[in-house]
Amino acid sequence: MIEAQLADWLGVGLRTAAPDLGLDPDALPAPELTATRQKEHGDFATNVALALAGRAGRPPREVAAAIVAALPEAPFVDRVEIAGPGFINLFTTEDWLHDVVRRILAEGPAFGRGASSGERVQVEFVSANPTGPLTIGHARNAAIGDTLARLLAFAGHEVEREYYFNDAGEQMDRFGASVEARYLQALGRDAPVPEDGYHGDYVRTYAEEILAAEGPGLADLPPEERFVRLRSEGARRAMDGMRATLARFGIAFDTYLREASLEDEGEIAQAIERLTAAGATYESEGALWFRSTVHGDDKDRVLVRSNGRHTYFAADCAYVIDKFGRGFDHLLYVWGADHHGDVVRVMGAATVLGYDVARLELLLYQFVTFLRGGEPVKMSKRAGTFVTLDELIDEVGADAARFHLLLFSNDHAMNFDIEEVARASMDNPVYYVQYAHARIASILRAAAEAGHTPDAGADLALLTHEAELDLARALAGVPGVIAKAADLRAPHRLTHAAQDLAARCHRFYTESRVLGEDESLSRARLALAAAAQRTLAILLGLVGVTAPERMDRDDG
RNA sequence: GCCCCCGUAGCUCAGGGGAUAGAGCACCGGCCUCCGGAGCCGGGUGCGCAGGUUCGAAUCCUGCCGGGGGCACCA
Repeated sequence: MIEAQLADWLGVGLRTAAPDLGLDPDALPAPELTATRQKEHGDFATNVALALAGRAGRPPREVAAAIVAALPEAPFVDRVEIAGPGFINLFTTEDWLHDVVRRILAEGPAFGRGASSGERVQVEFVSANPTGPLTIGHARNAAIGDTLARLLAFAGHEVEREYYFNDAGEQMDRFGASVEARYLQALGRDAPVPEDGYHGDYVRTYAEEILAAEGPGLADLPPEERFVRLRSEGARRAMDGMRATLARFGIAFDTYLREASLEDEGEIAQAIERLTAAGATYESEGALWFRSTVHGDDKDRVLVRSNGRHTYFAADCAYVIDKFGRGFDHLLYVWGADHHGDVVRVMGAATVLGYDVARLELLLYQFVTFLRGGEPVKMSKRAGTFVTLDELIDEVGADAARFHLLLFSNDHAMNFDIEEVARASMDNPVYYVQYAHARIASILRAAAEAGHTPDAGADLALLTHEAELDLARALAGVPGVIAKAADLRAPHRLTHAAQDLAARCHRFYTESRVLGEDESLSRARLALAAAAQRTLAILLGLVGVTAPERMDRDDG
């Protein structure tokens, strides 16, 4: 990228000037380059002189002057100015923008993609228990997790998406008992759903499906066997349903890990042993505790309850071992803010277990309040009053839902008004972005009919209109934006960048007619238009939103 | 009480140490002989308060105020 080239170039000047400035040439920072906000400040600026003035014991502008005087000739740089308190401003020629357009046409979907890092990264997300359909309560997790996975893969990592589900705890028992009751009811027997069970209609549906598939025979199994069997048949159906919903949401997991398998493999017992061997546990009140207070927790946490069952936390510990045991270099968990209290103890356990906690990343996001016409949507999964993710997709569409969910920083609690997002109108940013893509697609179709295809050999120097240069500059900035979004785990930067780019596309469309009488100019603009369209498609792809060739136009 | 997140324009939010803090919505006014008007252009005295660090703070630190969430031998 141009910034890196210019930074290297400035580095040369800096090293050359260093001795005169009394600076050690081997202990210099790499100059940081930023795109400027104001035109008078050139295209890029660096603050190295300001940063080094203190060390050099000279006024920043003097330091800047020394660096500038030592700069070699450079391509792309038209003029260098020292400005303000000591910024070095670079005015570039447009050749590099032409290079960017050509590169996009050549690289297509790979534009901005990072070189392979060889790092194996696991992103674990959603991980809802299989006690029923996914609800809108899982939507933000799904959108963030999947887009982070896409971002990390784009950045060059080898990414695996994992879904962890707890199929062994007490919630599952309540669910199992509910399925069992509904199954027996379907056979005409009197079997009430437990008070603390799951009362949603979907449990009845699972029971009916089980009855249809397995027949009535399960009812007469020994009680314990019957319960276990119906619990697992129910869980399987819930899991299948979740998988189908996730597919509609554009998400496919590579692996599904059952908590029960950790237990079966003895990994939970092993984890407890390892923690105990490290002296990090003790017994009290009939339970086994982990000394999480050592790691900053406000109290110690139970691993094995006095009834002999392990806690979810114990399974978490085993899960950490399991994940690292599979050779991942980096583990990313996507957790709702309600889990923030768990972070300290899981990190603490990982430390005790001897893992590098820098490779263990527990990413939190704040909650979503779902509204309908301004009124909060109240939900209870156990009572069966909730909005499923499927219903959300039916009502607003997967594209609008994902885009909206990724509009805000992870750290920001957000609202999601279902009615508002469902409106396919001008105040819905996802359509604004998709429309920009479709509009360019329309130009490309018209051009193709006339026998023209986007061509990197066009004379791009003919792109002189401000709307064209502005668009090209935005395209050039996209790889940096994507890299930053990946680094900061900030998927919302993608939706913002997409909106920004779309705005420039629309302006370009309005102010700079692509198909015209001047053939050379048309070719140049067509190349730019195609480059913009492909870049938009990359951003939309990372967000998991489709990039349409056309849009229905009757409901705006 | 302890922990986490947030407080920026009328509203919803960007902005991860730099120069004159941005976008969408809403509101007002303009733009269609032409590639899709779900569009474009113009209209803006806002960083909760108080200290601190820094050449420079919306950004980092401390305290306070206000809002949201979490503090199980549930998951």
